[in-house]
Amino acid sequence: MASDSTPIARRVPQQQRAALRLESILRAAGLAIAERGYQAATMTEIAALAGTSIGALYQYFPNKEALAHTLRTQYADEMDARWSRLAAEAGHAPLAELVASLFDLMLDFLRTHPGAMELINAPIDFQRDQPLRDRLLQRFAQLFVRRLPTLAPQQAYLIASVTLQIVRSLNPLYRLAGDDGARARLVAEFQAAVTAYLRARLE
Amino acid sequence: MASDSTPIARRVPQQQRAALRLESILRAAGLAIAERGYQAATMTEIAALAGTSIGALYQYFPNKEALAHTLRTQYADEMDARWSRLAAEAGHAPLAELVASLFDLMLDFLRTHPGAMELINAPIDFQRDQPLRDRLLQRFAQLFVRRLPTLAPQQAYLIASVTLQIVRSLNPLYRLAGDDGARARLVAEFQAAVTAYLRARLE
DNA sequence: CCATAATGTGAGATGATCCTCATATATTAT
DNA sequence: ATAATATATGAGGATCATCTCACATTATGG
Repeated sequence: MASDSTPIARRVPQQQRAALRLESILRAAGLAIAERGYQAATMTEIAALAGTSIGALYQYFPNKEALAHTLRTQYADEMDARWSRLAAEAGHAPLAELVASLFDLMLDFLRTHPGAMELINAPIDFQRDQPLRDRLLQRFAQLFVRRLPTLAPQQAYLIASVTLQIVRSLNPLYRLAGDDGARARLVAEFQAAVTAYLRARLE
Repeated sequence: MASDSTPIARRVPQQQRAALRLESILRAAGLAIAERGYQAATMTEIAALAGTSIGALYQYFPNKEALAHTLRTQYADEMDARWSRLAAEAGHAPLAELVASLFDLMLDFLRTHPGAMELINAPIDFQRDQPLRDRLLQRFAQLFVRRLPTLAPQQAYLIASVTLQIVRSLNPLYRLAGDDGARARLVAEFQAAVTAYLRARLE
């Protein structure tokens, strides 16, 4: 289920080189945003990273915000696909295992999509992207209901919000942690926290 | 224990009107940053909010970053004072009660210091402010050790990091929540999560 | 009351960023 | 080969933000 893309793109690629350019622009934007944040990342910088000219960016996006929005949508779609897979595979696994896969998924996603965290927090387009957030939350909520059928849908949604928020909040600390050992301990501790919470709610 | 203020201030107020101006500048900066974020808040805007001229800002701060740093330090000092009080009063209360006071403290602090959350996340001065963060974490860690003396200091510090991060992560959701009822439910759910985690670790 | 110090002002210098557009190049169709 | 279409370029216009500085105003001490 991909998000319907409102016509924010200026020119739709017809040739392969254009498609490639578009891809590299989005990839470069992800890198730039990861490195310096949405606001500080400049269009000139993104163009340079993509190995192209500023003009090219504006062939495909009317402005910086539209570029960010497209990237966000793309990330959300891929995140949703991954989560969907995880729900199918580990949905009925023991709680601790489910929580571990969840953290694995997030950490791997952020490794391969460096700008995702910054983008989520970027002060743009908030209303418009609400459905993207909701989609993920609903998936979580459904999973919880499947595990504990007596759970009211609203309650499940609330638990999903809190769970996801805690999982996300690992990230800033993860980045600060010095060596890999410290990171591993941090992740384990967050997993313990989420597991304790969900045990209290679902068991 | 106030943080030693490195000489970032340009002019040190000698007269009362200057002290008042300085205060109103800091207050205005807090408001502007709360409203639009650190990067988007402009010096001109802050001056207008403070009812003064741009020049005045630069009498007291060499640049925008120094202004933000001073504000940050001020917030950290006050947060530390409040937490210190809480540790003395509720340090040995039942866990659920301690957690509740902790959330109360944070929510009240952010109500009275609207820019605090944005400032913490602002991409400035990271190294320099590390001691401020550590001070709070150490207080937490000490409290945990007092409750469970067998706890290793490093472990206590880790638990403190995770606890504080979860408490902080309530905030973005809290702001989004529509009515007061939703907010109350959200807070209760976060409290339940932290309580479950700490119960697993401290009891 | 006057001299000196402290404080306040805001037009504008400087520089950065977003975005446009006329022009150039590459690809495809005839 | 040539025309028509798609794509790429980057200098420069428009705007906006930070920060300076020469000058104006207010307070204080003798």
